[in-house]
Amino acid sequence: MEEQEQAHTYDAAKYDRPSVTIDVVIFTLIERELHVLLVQRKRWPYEGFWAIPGGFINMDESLEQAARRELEEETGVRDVYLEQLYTFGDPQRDPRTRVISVAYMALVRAEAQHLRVSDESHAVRWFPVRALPEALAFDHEQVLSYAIGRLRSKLEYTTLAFQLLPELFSILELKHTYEQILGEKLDKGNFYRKIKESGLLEETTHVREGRGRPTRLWRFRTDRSGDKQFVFRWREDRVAR
Amino acid sequence: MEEQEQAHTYDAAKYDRPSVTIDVVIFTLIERELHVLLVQRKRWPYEGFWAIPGGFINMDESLEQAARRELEEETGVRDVYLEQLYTFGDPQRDPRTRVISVAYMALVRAEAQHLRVSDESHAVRWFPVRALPEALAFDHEQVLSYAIGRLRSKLEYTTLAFQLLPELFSILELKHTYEQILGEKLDKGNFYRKIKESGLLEETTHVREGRGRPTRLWRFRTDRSGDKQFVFRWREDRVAR
DNA sequence: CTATGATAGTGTTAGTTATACACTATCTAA
DNA sequence: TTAGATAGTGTATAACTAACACTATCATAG
Repeated sequence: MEEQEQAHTYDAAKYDRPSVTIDVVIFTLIERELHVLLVQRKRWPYEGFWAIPGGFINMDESLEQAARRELEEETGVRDVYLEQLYTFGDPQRDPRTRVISVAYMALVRAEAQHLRVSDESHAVRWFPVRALPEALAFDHEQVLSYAIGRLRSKLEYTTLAFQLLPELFSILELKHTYEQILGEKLDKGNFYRKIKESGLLEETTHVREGRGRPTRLWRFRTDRSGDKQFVFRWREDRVAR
Repeated sequence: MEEQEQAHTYDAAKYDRPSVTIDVVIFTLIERELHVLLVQRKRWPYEGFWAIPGGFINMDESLEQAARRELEEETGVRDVYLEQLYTFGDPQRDPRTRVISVAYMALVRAEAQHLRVSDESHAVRWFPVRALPEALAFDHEQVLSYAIGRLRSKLEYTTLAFQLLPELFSILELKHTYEQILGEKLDKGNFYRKIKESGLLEETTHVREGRGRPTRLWRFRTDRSGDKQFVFRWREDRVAR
């Protein structure tokens, strides 16, 4: 709370203030595999290390606005799923000064990807979450594993997976996405049954041809207000947040 | 991320920095009812309004250390359950200056309560969550409802409820605690069955006499490493976080 | 000393959901 | 025409949920 101050005599300089940054863990699916966006640092500290994209917050923007700004600066995408994760504030996490970082997670569709290398970094790249760089800058390994954990746990009781898929997809593609993120195989028959019973999907007339039997394509229903919108569970296990 | 700076030429004054505070939503059970601790503000802004206890973060302490410090300053308790909730950072949330607040939730046992009125506030009081003040300071209504939502949802798949109970308790007391927080009645028989099957409780030889049949007292098992420690579910419904 | 009310605790059953796995369907390409 | 590949359906059993009836043990009133 904010009650250490005298009325009308508040002096902003009275207390030391930490720097506040926003880091955005950006996930996408590339060739059916879960990837995360990292940038390679150009300067001290952690020069040359890969890091989660982010930056300082402006004084006139909300945390979410800052996260959306960062996201757009790095990938050019807007209107994507964004969620606050956790705030990391260990006094030693940045060697320059006290930096408190509010971490966000974003899910973007594979389609819209126009990566931009900012002048603060050497490179920007998508990394498969199963093959990440050995060491990341700052405490970003911790941030990233927190994000992956959250993604997994929310996948089990929300419709988050749809945020990663294109507008039209097959049921087995959806199943594959779940398997990718959960890291385990799901039963085909049970998946079909559950997803159909959920009423979350809308059948389309489109099909996609492949090597075997062509597959029917579906769309995620965004209309339906209440029912089951966010309850689509696969397992009982759950992790603490 | 923190990469806008030149190596070794980092100038802390280069960017405006927001103030960062920690607010701690402290829950307890008093006479079997869920209560939350609020303090009454002495100064502008929101003079006279009730607020969630909190304060500015020191430059050399972690977020959690700051939360524990606040908690101890208000209630004198240590070693309690503490969890980071969410970070609130709307630019307009405090009329004095830009203030970003990291909210924590603490669960304390009814026993240890030595409230201290700090010189920043008129009063400190436990409020039943079913009878809160009409309006709270800042965006604290939002913070509080977030905390209650989190408490509810975690109750369903963790052993959080035990943090609110004394060391020895009866199974029906535990059931009552669940009912209090979830806001719904649970079936006695099913509760007995589930809680016993969970293996979370340890029977003691103690009983408590009352008006009817005396009740056996149980203890929460802290030993058991893995199994079911944090899976004790009551309902299927779940809310997004 | 017995009945009544109050609280504690157990048992049972029907309906639902999960799990595993076998089966059928429709396409391409040899 | 058949084999391989992928898509999609059906079903039996086990496990779990939800509702509720039942039994147990105390205090106290008559």
